[in-house]
Amino acid sequence: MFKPLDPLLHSELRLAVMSLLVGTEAAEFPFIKEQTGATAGNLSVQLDKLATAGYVTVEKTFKGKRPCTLCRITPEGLKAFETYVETLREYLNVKPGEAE
Amino acid sequence: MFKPLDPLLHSELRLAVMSLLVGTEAAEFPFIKEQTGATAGNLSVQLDKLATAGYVTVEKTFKGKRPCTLCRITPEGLKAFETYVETLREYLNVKPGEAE
DNA sequence: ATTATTTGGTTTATAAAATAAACTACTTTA
DNA sequence: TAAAGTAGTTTATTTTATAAACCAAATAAT
Repeated sequence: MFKPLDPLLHSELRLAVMSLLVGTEAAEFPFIKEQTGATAGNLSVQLDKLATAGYVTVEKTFKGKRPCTLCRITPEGLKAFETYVETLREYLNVKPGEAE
Repeated sequence: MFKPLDPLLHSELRLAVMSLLVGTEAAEFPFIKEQTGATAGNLSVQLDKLATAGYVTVEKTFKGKRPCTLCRITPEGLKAFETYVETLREYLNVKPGEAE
């Protein structure tokens, strides 16, 4: 009845990050930090988890002389996000006769 | 941009429990256990958290000679669930022009 | 020019949460 | 009456999230 929810996505910060990336193609670390309100440390850790899972890519480039960390969602990440959303809908919609 | 998600509801098992209770008025412990696939220990702990938060009531009765634990969602629990769902939709729907 | 200060993070330590394993109490069945 | 099942709780372990401390380079101030 209740399919498991991808634990990698069922996390407030990681979900917010993915949500941002779904909408923006590529985003810089400080932008994500600002939009999510996360601390840099936490964001760094969670981005790492998403990257390890192959859900995002983290590209280290430079913007002039300053380092610039660019994050992008991958096709697998997008797929996982969509699956998560679909699974979640089943949790939120258990009542019979309440199809969307 | 990203409102905080009620941490009490942002948990796979607690969300499944609430989801069940939204639909069924009252449910017995073993029924919830079976439907969610949770272990009794985990379910006991999570039900306790929901009860402490006032999201559910846990009534200990008897069914013949056997103990029977009845769980119900409270009005506050229902409210919290609805708020959670609404907040979550904002996470899943960040892309502009993708209103429901 | 050398000393803050800011930017852009990572690493490590701590706190909280989820989960499972072990246990209790009582009942029914063999 | 002994074994097995039901209905859970308590406790211990693992995982996760979060924050605090740290590092390196660039810029701004004196």
